[in-house]
Amino acid sequence: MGVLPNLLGYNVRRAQIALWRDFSRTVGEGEVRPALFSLMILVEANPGIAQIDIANQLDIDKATIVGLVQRLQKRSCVVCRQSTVDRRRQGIYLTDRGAAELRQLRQEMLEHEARFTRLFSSEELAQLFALLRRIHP
Amino acid sequence: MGVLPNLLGYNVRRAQIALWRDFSRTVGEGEVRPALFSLMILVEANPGIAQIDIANQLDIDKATIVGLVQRLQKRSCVVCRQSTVDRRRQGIYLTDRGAAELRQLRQEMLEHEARFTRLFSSEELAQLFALLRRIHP
DNA sequence: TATTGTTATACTCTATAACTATA
DNA sequence: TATAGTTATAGAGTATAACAATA
Repeated sequence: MGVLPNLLGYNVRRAQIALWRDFSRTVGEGEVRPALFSLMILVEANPGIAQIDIANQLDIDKATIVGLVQRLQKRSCVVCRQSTVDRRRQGIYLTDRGAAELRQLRQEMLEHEARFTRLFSSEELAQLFALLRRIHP
Repeated sequence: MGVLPNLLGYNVRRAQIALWRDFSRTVGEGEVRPALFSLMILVEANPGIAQIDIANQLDIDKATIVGLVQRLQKRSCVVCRQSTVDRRRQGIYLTDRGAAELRQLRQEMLEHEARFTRLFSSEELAQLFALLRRIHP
């Protein structure tokens, strides 16, 4: 088949597609994908976080965040409240419904994770994490 | 920042985005991305390969291949010739121009790869490959 | 009946550029 | 001037469903 299997980028991409597929088919009834899930996790852990902070933490452009937040607003999972100290900022908060949904999502996500992490010993997993983090410092 | 950095899926996704960005900015003047590149590599290594075989090797749906092949046809990088033994099949071949373009692309891709592989010792790299392959068997 | 290629359609995620309101 | 959010637009890559031609 050639050189492809010996390329780092190819192997990471294939792994990512495999994970994405399993996630899509098992988490959130196919309506929530990794990016949206990450955003919910972030909002839960940082109530009132602003879009710009999300963009920086996830290392993606702030314009990309807008659409994700709007999708969560439409699902009534988050609300935005303008900051009183800096009116440019809008704090994002999980709603009760969002929190409930996230509980379910987290459960499904953990089962999804487990289907892959159980392929590794804990030493191997720690090693894999360390190596991947060197790629996205 | 919470639980995200301890998730396998999150780390693979972040690594993939980092690799994708570097690839986009350094290979093929931003006009060729990993999927198209993979397809060219596959066609070069298997002259006359059919779309269905590409789909199987890359583990993506055959409908997805159509658009990629058409883009390469428009760039005059590949040609399709109907098989004489099974007229449903269309063998895909790299043109001279495609081969020349691929030589340039491969050089840029190797430099791109090197920017990441040099973050690891050869043992670490072998380990990383082995671990990633367990995720996409 | 099954397979190959195709079309149509839709979705996620990302990006850039330019704008508004605010600081 | 700089920052936060937004809008508009674009593009890659994936998927499903249905179809024609061929086997």
